[in-house]
Amino acid sequence: MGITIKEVAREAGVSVATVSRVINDSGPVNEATRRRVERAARALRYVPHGAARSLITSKTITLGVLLPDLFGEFFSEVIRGIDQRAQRDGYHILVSSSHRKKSDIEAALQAMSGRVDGLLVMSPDLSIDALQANLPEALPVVLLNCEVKGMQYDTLNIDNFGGALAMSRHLLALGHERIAFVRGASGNHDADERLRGYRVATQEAGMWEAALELDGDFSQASGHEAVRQALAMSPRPSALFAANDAMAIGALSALREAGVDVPGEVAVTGFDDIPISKYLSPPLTTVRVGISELGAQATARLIEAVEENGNRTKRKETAPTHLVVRRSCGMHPENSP
Amino acid sequence: MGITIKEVAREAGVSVATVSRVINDSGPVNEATRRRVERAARALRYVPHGAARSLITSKTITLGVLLPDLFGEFFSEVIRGIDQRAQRDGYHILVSSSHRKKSDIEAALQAMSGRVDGLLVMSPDLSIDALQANLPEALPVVLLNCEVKGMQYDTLNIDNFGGALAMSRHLLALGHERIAFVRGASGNHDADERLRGYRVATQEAGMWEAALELDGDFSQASGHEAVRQALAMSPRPSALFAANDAMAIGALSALREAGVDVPGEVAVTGFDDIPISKYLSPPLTTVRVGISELGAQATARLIEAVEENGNRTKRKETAPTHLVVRRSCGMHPENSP
DNA sequence: TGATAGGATGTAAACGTTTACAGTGGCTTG
DNA sequence: CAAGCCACTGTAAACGTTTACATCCTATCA
Repeated sequence: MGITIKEVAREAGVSVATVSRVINDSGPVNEATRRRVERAARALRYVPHGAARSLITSKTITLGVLLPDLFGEFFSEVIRGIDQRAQRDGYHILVSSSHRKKSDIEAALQAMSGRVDGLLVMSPDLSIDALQANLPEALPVVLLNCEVKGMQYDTLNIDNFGGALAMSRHLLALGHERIAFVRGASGNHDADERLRGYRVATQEAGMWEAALELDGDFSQASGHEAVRQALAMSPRPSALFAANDAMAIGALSALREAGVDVPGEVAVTGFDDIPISKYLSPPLTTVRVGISELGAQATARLIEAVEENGNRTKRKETAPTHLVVRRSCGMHPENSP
Repeated sequence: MGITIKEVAREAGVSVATVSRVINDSGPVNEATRRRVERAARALRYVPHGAARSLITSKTITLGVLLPDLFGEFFSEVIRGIDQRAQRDGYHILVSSSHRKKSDIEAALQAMSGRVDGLLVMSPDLSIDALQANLPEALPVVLLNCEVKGMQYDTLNIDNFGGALAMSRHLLALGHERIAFVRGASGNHDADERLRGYRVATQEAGMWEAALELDGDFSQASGHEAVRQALAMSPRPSALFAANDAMAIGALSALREAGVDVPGEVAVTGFDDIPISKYLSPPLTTVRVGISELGAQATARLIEAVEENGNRTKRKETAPTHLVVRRSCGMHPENSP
């Protein structure tokens, strides 16, 4: 349908090889000829046919991104980071989101196969067995925020454990003795690690108690519900650490409905530091995760893997998190470390 | 690098044509042969080479999605809608986001050209002149939430005007006489239309006043700032309508800091109905926009345009919005229409 | 029995590039 | 002046598919 290199060649009075050399700036070409070709290409609005190019070079300059069924800001941020980094190096991104079931993932994998030079997989819910089976083994892969088994894949994780540990210790340092924890979605890697951080810190201090762990699934609604349970306990917990900000927001709303003062009667903290956290009342103490940086870093790794096709050694990396202290924990931010 | 159709053919003891017929289920093939081919393909883990396919069929089964520099939930939601709809029909999506400048768009357009069967463009900030110049004129395009000029493109817009009109009238009906409005980002189509709805409603009621329009840019921070100005006015407005929820959240936080009761002293409303709105305190009265449905609908239109390649007549459509009444406007939700 | 139809399969051209290789011609060098 | 080099350009093969066309075979029908 479109203009082909042949027509440009004819228009410019040269061979297709020369046009190709001009377009890709490969091989020597006389200055006058180059200008003639460029003019012809522009006049005809020539755009190289991507598929034909890919066929011969066996490069697609496209990165596949496989995402779970992600809601809210997290999704946007991670994509932003990925896309910006990819654009910088001239890569496109082919995204496929909303995968819950194993069969979904397999289908998506199949479909992407052959259309991408590398794959970025984020799937905190699923194990990666499904990958093994459905992937051309030559395809570079970077795992983002997945549970890792061996050293067969490059992986990048958030320091969920460290962040939860720091937050729990922070609350303990403030003198809280009964700290309730609202768990994230079950089977989710992030959720598990955050829980682990909470447990280690509270057990260390001798303050752990099974009843203080409440169910949640990362949704605002589940945070709301968890508060109902927490308020029914006696003695009532003096602090509530939600495994993400969305649940902390739900908790805050439930506490207000119940007429419980935050942080006066109960301290509340979250995890993620989504942009609104700062504007809640009281502003939420939480753990900051550089989400878009995470995406960008993973992408950088993937591009690296794609370009130096040699057998790089796989690496596991962890992106740092840090505590951001606002009012909801009861501490005056100015006193924050 | 991978397994080709030839190797499958050899393995199965047939010609490549037969393998192709089996893979695509085109043309007749004996049942026994079919099974032999399928077995061979599975054994070799054969995956057709996408580029080669595209080259010959001149279809990429990929849709390009061009997005502005979008933050927050809006982005996620629209992508979710697009991706789910695209997956349903077997299309991939190639996304390119974070475009502010005209040159960015042009570059992205060039890059996508030839790699997609159709293009979904969302760019409320920019005019579409840039499109005209850089697009293969044969490429189907659907404009999402863009300012429209003629009838040369299919377009899909949110009923920003209607929503803002309804919200303004709602506040007027509650007896508010001084309703401040926090504008969205300047030059943004959505922002303009929402402002227009506010103006028409207030002027209709004889309550419009230039000073009641406050600057904003859709960010929480700008909502926060707008409140400072609103509180300095005298008489003070009794209601504040922010052009989106993020600004309403910023406003809520500033009002609380200033010790102003919502909705007792000032009613606050937003626009978008992002998921957290329900969990704010007080829960936010806002205008609901089916964001992911919007994305899905636009995608459906694009696929339609791609598949029946004939010269369809372009359509302009508007997605409805509706008022969702919660506590922040002072009206008890149960009384809502 | 011979003609005919049509199911099953194979052959080879085409899609639009890139690139190895083979020329050209002009210039330098011995 | 021959030889060699270099900058420039063209020719044609290759990439992995799909598909029009040709071929073969078997079954049906007059």
